[in-house]
Amino acid sequence: MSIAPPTEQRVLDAAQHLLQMHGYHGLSYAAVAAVVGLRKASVFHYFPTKDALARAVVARYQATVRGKMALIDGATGDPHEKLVRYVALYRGLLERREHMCLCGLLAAEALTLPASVQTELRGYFTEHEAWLGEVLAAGNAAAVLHLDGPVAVAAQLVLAGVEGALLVARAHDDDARFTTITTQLIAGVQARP
Amino acid sequence: MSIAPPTEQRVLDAAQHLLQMHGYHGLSYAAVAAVVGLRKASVFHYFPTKDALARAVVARYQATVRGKMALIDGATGDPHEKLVRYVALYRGLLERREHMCLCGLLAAEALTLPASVQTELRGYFTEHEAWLGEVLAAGNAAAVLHLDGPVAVAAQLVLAGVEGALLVARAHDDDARFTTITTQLIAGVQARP
DNA sequence: GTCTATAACGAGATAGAC
DNA sequence: GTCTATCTCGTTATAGAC
Repeated sequence: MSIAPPTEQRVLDAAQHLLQMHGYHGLSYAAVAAVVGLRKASVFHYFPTKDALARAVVARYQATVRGKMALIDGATGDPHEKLVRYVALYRGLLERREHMCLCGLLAAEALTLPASVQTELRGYFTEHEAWLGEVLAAGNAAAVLHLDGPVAVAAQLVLAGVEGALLVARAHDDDARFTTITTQLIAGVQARP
Repeated sequence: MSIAPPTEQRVLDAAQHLLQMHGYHGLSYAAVAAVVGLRKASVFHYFPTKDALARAVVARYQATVRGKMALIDGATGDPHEKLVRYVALYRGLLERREHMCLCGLLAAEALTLPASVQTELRGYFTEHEAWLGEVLAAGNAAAVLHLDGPVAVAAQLVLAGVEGALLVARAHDDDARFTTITTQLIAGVQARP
């Protein structure tokens, strides 16, 4: 089932990994070319500007994560279980040594990112807050979860907690911290007996 | 304790602001020199390498915040009030248009930062987790706050929540989001009647 | 302390051969 | 599609005059 990905996909793979390690300002055509095994000019053939390259990486990343959230929706109807699996999605990043959510890293640089990348980025956060909002609302209605305030605010807090946990885990270079923090985060919205 | 020359402080001011906007990779001697009103070579006279410049900025930032936390400790003994004032510290960043915690931004880039800057950075997070841990423990003991798990974990969650809130607020370019999220975050550790 | 000048290198981007 | 070669600019950093 696994076929060798076309060159464009390998370029995106390399660019994504470099973005997750170095950020937008640390990404370079030379580094991408070296990883893929091409010359700089060949990378320009696929993505004529750095903006376009970064935008394509973010768009593909968002689509991939969107697909995984759809899988979660299909796999379980339990809101609490959905939250657990959502967090596991990000823990997968750590296990694959990617060490950070691409969009979390780019958010830190947001103010100096090309406008097109900023827009792409904002879409990611908006979409995730919406999905989390639906999950939390369903959990609250079914009394599986317990929210202290508005659904939208709780959703924003969960997203901020997950991205913040990735951030401090990276600062300490300690993956376990992410699991510790997010476990507590989910416990905070669980229904209390 | 020595008094640093005013020019050196102005260099640090410029470098800090640029770091908070662009991150480490986006900081340049040319930009610092332009802001301070010097030539590049003069900036090198104060900080001969970029590592040293960044390290000095982080060290001064940490010392400043440490001083503000000491003021909080002196101003009130109420743990809940301390948390509110701690969050207000970061909201001050937004109000001064600095838009992000210096160390939160650098944490995103942590894996590709010079080792000396990484060490400085780790100290910041460790110190803040310790301070938050003491506040939360005191609040729990006095029944002003309510923790669901270990104090250390709760402290890590609060720090991750605050830094994450700054991150998503920056992604949306919406300062109000920070206040919304952190208000909910503090409500989560408040004692329930 | 601040300056001019410059070295040495890497960045994004382009032209055109094959 | 991939290459070599090149352009222009910005980067960190150094040497030495004033």
